[in-house]
Amino acid sequence: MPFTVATWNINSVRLRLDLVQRYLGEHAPDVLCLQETKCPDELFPREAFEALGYGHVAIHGQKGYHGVAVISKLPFGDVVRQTFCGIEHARHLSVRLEVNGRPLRLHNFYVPAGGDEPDPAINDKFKHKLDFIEEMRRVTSFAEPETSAILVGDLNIAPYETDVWSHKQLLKIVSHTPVETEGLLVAMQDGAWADLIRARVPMEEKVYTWWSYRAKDWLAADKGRRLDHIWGSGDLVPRLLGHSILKDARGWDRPSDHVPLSVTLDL
DNA sequence: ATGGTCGGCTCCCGA
Repeated sequence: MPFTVATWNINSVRLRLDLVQRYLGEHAPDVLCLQETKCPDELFPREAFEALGYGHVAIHGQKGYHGVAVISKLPFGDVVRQTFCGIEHARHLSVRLEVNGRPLRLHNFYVPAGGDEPDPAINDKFKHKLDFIEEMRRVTSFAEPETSAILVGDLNIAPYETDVWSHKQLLKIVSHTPVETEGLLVAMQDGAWADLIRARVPMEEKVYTWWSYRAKDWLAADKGRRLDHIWGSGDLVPRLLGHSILKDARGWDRPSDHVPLSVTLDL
């Protein structure tokens, strides 16, 4: 049975509720993970998703900043909201669900962006980002026995050369510096995660999920980066049926600067 | 050429 999990940095779930509704209506993933909801839990538009058949919603929000949510057609349990680096930011949420009898742990992450200056000695936000991905190494795909695992989210790092529009021009730009890309790949290796999008897209092919608001013509310039990711435990790789990166959504009215992406698995 | 544009209990900060 095909199971589709999607992830989208929505940059305010209340402002862009119509876009989320459109995405769910047109693409109907089984589970959608949101980041940057920027919404206190008591104001989260839960009912709007329930009305669309997404009766199971978990949120980890805070006022004004960050915030993650899991919106699901399928029931889930064992909701965990982890904090990282001892900092009380709403950047993680995980749930346990069962798809056709197969237990599945799903992690939803919003990794700190890291500011502009890629030097942890002078930029606390960059230090926080490096510490955060260091701590992510302990989030593994094999943590629970007999349980498959998926990790999605805005990881704010484009690890490979073909994950950015210009590798050379971005080497000193936060999101593509070697200390970040190497750190993220170590976290992926330590957790025995497989990059499910790169399992579908040849490494030679450029893939982006984010285009800056600042470009005057984002589509013509096409200076994107692959900041959003879907990782899975190794057992899921042979079960991959398809993937989608909805670049069109960047051109929707009042868009997020990130687009939704998903994988479909045969579970 | 070091800009530019978003969103949020907004006149700055984080992205």
